[in-house]
Amino acid sequence: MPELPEVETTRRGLIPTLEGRKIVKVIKRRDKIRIAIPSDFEKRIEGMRVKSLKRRAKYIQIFLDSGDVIICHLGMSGKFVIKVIDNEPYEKHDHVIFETDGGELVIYNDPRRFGLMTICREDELEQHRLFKNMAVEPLGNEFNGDYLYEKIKTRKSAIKTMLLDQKIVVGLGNIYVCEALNMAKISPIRKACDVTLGETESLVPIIRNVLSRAIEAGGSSLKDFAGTDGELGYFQHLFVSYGCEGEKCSNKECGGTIDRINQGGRSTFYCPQCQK
DNA sequence: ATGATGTCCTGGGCGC
DNA sequence: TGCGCCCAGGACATCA
Repeated sequence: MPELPEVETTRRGLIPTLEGRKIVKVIKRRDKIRIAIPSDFEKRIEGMRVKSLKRRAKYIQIFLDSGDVIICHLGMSGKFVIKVIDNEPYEKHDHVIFETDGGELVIYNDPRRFGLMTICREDELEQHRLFKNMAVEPLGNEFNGDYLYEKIKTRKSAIKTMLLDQKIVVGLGNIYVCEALNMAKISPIRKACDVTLGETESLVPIIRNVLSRAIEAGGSSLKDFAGTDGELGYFQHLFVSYGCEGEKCSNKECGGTIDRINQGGRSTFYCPQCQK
């Protein structure tokens, strides 16, 4: 569920606690989440200072002054919880804990364990297997109507499936793809090669817009979060199609009803009336 | 290369 | 009340 906006919100929420801080202790409560956490993970982090936090696709990258980068992915149920140090027992799915010299704990909690936590050298980051084949950022300048059209014009898969492909564009997941296609009035089951240049040119700004507005909403949720015992990773956000089966399509003068179908084992929500 | 399908994992919701 | 079943889905593996 955490897609680009949730990951970006999480990154921003972690900055006040981590940036400029020294990580004094790392506790690994299991050896693997989705993949193994390196055996030297704790040793490489303890005593190091956090230079900055960046995001690439749905990954958070924590840059250390040692030249290492911690790489985190929230999977679908991962979140960070910030707590002051106390003697409370850890929660059931607290997998990795970072203690800072500011007296705070940054806890990675992930019930379904689809997330990922690893570390690599900063100068090897771009060539890391997780990042080297990754497509452009949806909010970056390279992502435009021409680019998307060129990427999909020969592809026979459904446009929805293509937008979920991180080699086409990164950061999108099931929710925001449904939202963007509904607003663009493009059917999720259309073959990607049948989508016209004109349509990709209108779709791209819609994708940017839906992501930007979600990041903004996440920013608002961070204000409420500050100083509380809250969790980073999710925030309340209203969707116009996702999860809205049976409800009226929100496109002006449409009058259709949101339907739910299955594509590749995933739910798709769309309006058969206006999404053609 | 592409596309279709299976896999990982747990909690929550449902039917009986 | 409790049991079994199915679903949620990001990214990757594996197959044709």
